[in-house]
Amino acid sequence: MKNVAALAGVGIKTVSRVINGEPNVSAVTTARVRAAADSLDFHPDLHARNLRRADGRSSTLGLLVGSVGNPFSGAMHRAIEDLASTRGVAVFASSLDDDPDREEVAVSAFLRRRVDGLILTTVSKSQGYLLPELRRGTPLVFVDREPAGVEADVVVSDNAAGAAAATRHLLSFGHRRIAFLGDRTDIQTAQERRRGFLEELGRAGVATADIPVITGLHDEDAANRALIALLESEHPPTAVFSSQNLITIGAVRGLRELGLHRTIALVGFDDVPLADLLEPGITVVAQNPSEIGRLAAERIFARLDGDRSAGRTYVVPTELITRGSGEMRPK
Amino acid sequence: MKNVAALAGVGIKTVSRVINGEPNVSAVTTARVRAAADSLDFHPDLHARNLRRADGRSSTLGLLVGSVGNPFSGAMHRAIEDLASTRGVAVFASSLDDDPDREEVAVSAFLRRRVDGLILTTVSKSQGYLLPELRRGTPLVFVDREPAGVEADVVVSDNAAGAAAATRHLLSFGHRRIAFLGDRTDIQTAQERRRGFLEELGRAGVATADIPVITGLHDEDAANRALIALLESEHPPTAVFSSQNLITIGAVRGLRELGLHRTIALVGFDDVPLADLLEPGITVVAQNPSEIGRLAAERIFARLDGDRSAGRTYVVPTELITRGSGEMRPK
DNA sequence: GTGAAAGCGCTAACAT
DNA sequence: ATGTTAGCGCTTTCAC
Repeated sequence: MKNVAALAGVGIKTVSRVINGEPNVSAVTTARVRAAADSLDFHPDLHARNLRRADGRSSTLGLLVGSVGNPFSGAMHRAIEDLASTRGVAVFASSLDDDPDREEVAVSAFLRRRVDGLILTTVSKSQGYLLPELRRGTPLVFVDREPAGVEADVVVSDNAAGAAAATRHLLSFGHRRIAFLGDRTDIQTAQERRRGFLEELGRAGVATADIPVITGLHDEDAANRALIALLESEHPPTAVFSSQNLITIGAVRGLRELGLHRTIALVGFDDVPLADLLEPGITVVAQNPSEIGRLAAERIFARLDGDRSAGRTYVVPTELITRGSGEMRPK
Repeated sequence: MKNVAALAGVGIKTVSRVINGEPNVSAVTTARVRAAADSLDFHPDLHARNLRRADGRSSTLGLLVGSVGNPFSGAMHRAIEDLASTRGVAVFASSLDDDPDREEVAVSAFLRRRVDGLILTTVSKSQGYLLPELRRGTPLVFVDREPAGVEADVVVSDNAAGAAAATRHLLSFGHRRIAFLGDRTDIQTAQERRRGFLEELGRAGVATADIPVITGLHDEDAANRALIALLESEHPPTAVFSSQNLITIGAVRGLRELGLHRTIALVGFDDVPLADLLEPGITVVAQNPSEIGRLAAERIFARLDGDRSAGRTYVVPTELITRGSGEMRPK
């Protein structure tokens, strides 16, 4: 900027005014400064600006997700970026792989970069470590998983209700022995889905005592093996509710391997790519990651714009999409 | 930092030393400073540090992709993050949607934030606008698409060779009338794939004059309609090479709609999720987005570490994965 | 309409 | 082993 000022033959403050579109600069000076800036290929340093500025905003957001490589995170990320970019805000993203240590490291990395807000899929047991930052006024939105011990905005899918809807769907086709394939129980959304499943069975008057509820499945392979073991057991289920993406895919593979994909009903939680092209198509309770991302970003910006209301939980509805696998009656 | 110094009863430089792990601070002082920093929940400001530091590194990378929501970009992004995080470097990502205007805006946004390097899937006609920045020493790596008019590192898939392999595969099953379904011809990778396809036909002595080569398809729907029109024409092809992800999916839908998915052979470029669970499974030439991302990040860091060698093009091999759809003979 | 000086949070270079 | 001063690139404040 000093160089631009020198080249244009004006004071440094005048360059600042032109770059920031402030008033009180004559048209000729503006043109001279513009020309000088262009010829030097000048890009103003946003960090230096941020250092001195009254509001201290870095025009930067931090996003913490399971993995930037997974489609759910990607869709959320995209929705956040779309809103952020209209405000000239850039988005940092970091993958946690369900590792609480990585969460703390990543949060700290973002705070050192003075992000204006943080959107996170938390994986820690407790989020108390974020309290000082919250008090400092950094907007914080939890997505996909609810925090413990922190009052903040939260955006989640309707996990229990979605799971209940899936269960009701299977019940309506006459199934009574429905297996539940679940993720690790320390994951909060996994608990909610299990709760929704069991409560719906309760409402329907199905004794849950001999219902196979398997948890702790965290990848395709584990789900695949668990389902196969179940189907080869004494009392195999007539239907399966797979409560997560990868579990659903593992379950589909399991059913294929045993040639039971047209016999055993399956409903999954969370949509799966190309699910409609399989035979049968996979019936799922779809989440809406774009809407979750959009809402989260909206909350961040509302807070930055001065909203001081108490933290709220926003529940994004899920949608049952029937494609065939969930509409088979018990043999 | 001033506050920490005051609380610990030491000079500000001593705090700086402790925070940065510099030597020549006594154990007791270190402990006092640490305690003060913790109690104030102090996070050093990386931007302020960057402003003064000799190397002027922001520990930040900019990534420009088609969309952070698509799986190819996601996998690349993840690989880049994995390497970057080992160096404490955070990654900004931005989606371009094949819009050159967005490219310039996004690049400028990242330069203003003084990223240490830029990894980009360029969509502009010419990348000359990046020359000043290159000369300034900012490492630049082009991924997935080769630039024009800029000498820099480039990491791409083996587009022509992959397309040739797919074509050879179909030829080996006796197909002679193979349709080509291609993306917009202004996209460089699309051109390469078409070239590989046609050259392989040439090598096999197949007259390309009456081979249906359709380009300008950019989404599922367009591909779907184009293929259906082709199959209902006078001389339908016996096999199809779909040269991109979405085109492949559109083509599969088209074949299904006409009930020809077990009759017309299909090989796609770029892998498709769950392709192995379809019936028949979709044979593809798979790219390796993780490896592309890893290599790109590696090049950036090599440059930052002082590598001054001339820009090179790195070609990441593709892999033919046979799953059924490509192994059908002509009726 | 314009510019000079001070200061944002930190580190480099030099004291002590 | 520790502290002081200047200055990174910008904005704020205030003077012209």
